[in-house]
Amino acid sequence: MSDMTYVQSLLPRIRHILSSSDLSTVSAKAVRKELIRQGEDEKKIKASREELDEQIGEIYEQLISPPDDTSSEDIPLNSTSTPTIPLSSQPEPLSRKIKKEEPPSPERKPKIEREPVMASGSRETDEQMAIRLQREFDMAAEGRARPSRSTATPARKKKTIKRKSRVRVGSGDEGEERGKKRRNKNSVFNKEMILSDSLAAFIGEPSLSRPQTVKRIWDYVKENDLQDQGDKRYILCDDRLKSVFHTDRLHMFTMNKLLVPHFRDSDDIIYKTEPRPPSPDVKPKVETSEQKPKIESSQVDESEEEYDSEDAYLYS
DNA sequence: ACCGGGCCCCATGTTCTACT
DNA sequence: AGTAGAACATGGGGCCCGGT
Repeated sequence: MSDMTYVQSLLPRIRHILSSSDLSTVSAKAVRKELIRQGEDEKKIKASREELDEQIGEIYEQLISPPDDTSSEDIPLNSTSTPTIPLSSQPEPLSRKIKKEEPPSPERKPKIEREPVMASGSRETDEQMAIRLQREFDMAAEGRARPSRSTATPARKKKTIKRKSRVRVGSGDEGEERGKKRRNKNSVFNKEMILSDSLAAFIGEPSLSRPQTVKRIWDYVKENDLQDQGDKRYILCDDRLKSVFHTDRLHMFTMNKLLVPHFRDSDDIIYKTEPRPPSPDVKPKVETSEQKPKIESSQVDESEEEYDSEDAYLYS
């Protein structure tokens, strides 16, 4: 009982911590740590961990699920001072950690990049913060009508699901919501990389993000009609492309691979090339699953040949 | 009981093909 | 007709399991 009292006394601070944290990434553990950091007795915290986690979870859920869902209408992203968070939503991690039995949502939630937990910089009042966050959570919750997080399988996603990244599934708020958050996703993928001389010359810019580079290349391919008519997944390299890829023909899947040596992290001094050795561990799943099976019997020989030479280049 | 390590998944961007 | 999955890069976060 005394624990209850102790935990209860921490509720305001827990709420405050959660409010000032990124709910998409915060965890019960993080909250506990923060409490300790703020001077709470570590032993007491640990002693009442279970209760504490439970309370954290409750507050957390309160924050992410606004009382009235009538506002699920549609909040114009560009209106008001809506935060830059993607509607990602499903601030799930916390609840997961807190209640192990309670399975995660069927989908893994994207990580949202926001200000770091415990941003001690500009301080809003609790109230302001609560309002602001409430708005965010509102939006976040909007797209995810998750029935119940208490059902479902605790098991993490199976491998078989593989990547479901793009999922356009335009049918349903989920798909839409996903699309939005995807766009907002600003991860290392969009990080601008310094291009090698040859690639920079080809693109016309010294640095570009990986996806953008690929896009530019495809633009060029289309403009110049460089796709193999027999199999449009292949790109026929003209002189300019050859100067970059050093091959006459390449599969679109391998384009990224071939681009790797051309990308350099701004922090790095050396190109990240390191042509990867044909590691024996590497499972040939790619080749078997994708390239070969779908090839028409009449093309088999030729295609295999092409791929062979391609791989030869890759691993040379 | 708690902590830490390791594994797995997902994010973007592209196009095409196979399947439903 | 529409959708999912195929490769590929990197980094971070979540979860599970084992060790202390």
